[in-house]
Amino acid sequence: MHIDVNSAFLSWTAVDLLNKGGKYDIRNSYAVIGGDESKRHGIVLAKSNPAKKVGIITGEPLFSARKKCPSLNIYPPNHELYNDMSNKMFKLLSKYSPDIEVYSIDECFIDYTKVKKLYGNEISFAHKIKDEIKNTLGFTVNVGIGNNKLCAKVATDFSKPDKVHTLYNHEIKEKMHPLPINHLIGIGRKSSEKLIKLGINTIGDLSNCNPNQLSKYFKNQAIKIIELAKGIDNSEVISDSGLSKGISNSTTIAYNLTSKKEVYHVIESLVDNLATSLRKQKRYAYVIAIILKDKHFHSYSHQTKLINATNNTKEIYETAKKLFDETWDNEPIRLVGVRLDNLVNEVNHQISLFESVEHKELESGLESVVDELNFKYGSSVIKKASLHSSKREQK
DNA sequence: TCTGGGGTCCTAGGACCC
DNA sequence: TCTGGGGTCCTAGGACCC
Repeated sequence: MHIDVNSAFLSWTAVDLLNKGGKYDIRNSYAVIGGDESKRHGIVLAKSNPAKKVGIITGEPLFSARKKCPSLNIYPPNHELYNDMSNKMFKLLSKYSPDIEVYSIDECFIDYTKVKKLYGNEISFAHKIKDEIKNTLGFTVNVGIGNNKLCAKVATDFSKPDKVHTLYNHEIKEKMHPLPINHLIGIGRKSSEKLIKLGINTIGDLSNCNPNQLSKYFKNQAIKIIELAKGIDNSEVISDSGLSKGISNSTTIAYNLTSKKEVYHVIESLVDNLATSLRKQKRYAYVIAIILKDKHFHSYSHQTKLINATNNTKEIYETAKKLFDETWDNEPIRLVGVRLDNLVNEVNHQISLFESVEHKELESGLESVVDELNFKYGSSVIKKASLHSSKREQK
């Protein structure tokens, strides 16, 4: 069973506005959730059904969405609210099954086979939880049911909102094969274009392909995507998938950066966030990467693997700065990102000949005290002087 | 005032080892 | 009278998902 919130960010904002005494429901008007254009964050993050009907799509610039609908209402995102709504939904669902795989902020899978004895027929159960979410939390979801995760997820998208759909194995031919190729999970823009050029337009077309022929164009992926088209998927529902393999923090800056000093300031603040969250999870990173996007929208990255994993702000910052110096080609920069990868739960510190252990321990001790104070008294009682002054300069 | 941010997985090519 | 084969690890880039 796959559960997916209809237009999540927009629905959640709609509920919030109504709770605060708002008079009308933005789900029924030409509305989108969109970033701040003056900060160059101006894209559509979620759209209402009426907005969808005039051709507005997620990810497109607000500029172009407004051309399609001049009276469009744009609401800012509120990620704190979204996390809260998301948690409430997953908490509600956990009442029924501990085996929930959280797939994203607004989606999850439930292995219903494991609880079917308790709750009976899956279709009536799907209606029950769908309605319970609507009645207690105020937003609607779609529920898809299938013999595996792939089919359940494809079923969720059949028609929206507030619907339950099935895609059992015996329904694949009739319900899934006529769909255009890009409705298949795993076939994105690039692969659709390639397949359509080859005359493969529907999921059914792909399911009939000869893997040997297709491997000329898709290498090892050919077998995999033909299986998807046949509705074959053996992946398990994994509850508490828990810890991520890497974490990243990136930002598009309101204006292009042209000096090292400006970029260093951004890197410092990105690293500060990342290292704090790594320490909160008591984890350490082996790989540090810097990601840049220039004014032509060209992205590039540079990474390094450390001898010893770390969650020390200063060490990560110095490394990220060095990576930046090594890779920057002097083109004005639009986006700066830092990524920490190969995360581990503990470190076996290998002491190099030249470093002082005492100094390291002192430093990480200081950082945990700062983390604790920030946690106790609000997120930024204690900040680096450099971060503080950079904010003032901007004002 | 055109184009976000956070993830996962795969591939190609190079370095290195035996 | 020139240059194998198999394997691992690492990096950069890209496709895809939300």
